Amino acid sequence: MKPDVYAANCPTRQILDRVGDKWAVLILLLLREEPMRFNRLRRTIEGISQKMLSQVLKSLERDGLIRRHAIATVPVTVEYSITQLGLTLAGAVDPLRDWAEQNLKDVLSAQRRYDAQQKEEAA
Amino acid sequence: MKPDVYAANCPTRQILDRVGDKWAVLILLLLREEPMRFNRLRRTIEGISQKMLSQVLKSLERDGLIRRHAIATVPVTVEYSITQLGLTLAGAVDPLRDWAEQNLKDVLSAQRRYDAQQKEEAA
DNA sequence: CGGGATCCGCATCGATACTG
DNA sequence: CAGTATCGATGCGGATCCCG
Repeated sequence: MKPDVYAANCPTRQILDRVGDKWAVLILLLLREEPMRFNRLRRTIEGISQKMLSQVLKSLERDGLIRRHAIATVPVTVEYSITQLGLTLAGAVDPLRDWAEQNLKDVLSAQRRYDAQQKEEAA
Repeated sequence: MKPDVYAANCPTRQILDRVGDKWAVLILLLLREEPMRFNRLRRTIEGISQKMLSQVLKSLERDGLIRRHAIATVPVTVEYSITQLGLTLAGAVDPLRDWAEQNLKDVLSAQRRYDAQQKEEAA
């Protein structure tokens, strides 16, 4: 492993921050399925505020991961779609999603074991 | 893709939160290299407070991703190591790290383009 | 429809001091 | 050495209102 992976400003850290963003990856995976408009995204993703949505969309666009396409209708229509770069990032996230689905049960049972252990020691 | 990937409590979301944790993955990758003791980790990871370190270590242990081994010396010696489960998670993170190293340049240049565009439109 | 601007509470995190 | 406890700043994110 590259030594600077543990430094504060290594590439991995920056990307991990992106991926770690509560909504960014979710949006990326959604847009990989199909292009979508603002309010459709808003409705599809439970619990996101429009402030967060517009903020995350903007930063994803800034990173070149998604593209914003405004059509001058009245009222205005805006469609978001994933870029080639975004597509490759989404692909790199897939193993993580697979891992999650396969191993969540193990994680949860580990948590239960840990909590029971702690409780026992407290007594 | 599974439909519930966009719900608030899907497995992926939970794991993504873990991975998104600023320090958790870093620690995981470090412990994959070799087992380490508390202060060694603290020194190796720049900028982490001991509060955060102990907190993240505890939650990683709770999830069954790392193991804590205390040796009754004076003063006490504690060694942390990665588990089998943690090893597989670290493996799932690798594609992401590779992506980061390969594509960070593209992301940065996209950001510069975006910022220049914004500045121009403001004028 | 697709956002921007503002206000504000709450959780997160760092710094410091202390302990077995 | 390996943490825990407490305090205090700050900034993220939700709620609300408004606009082109």
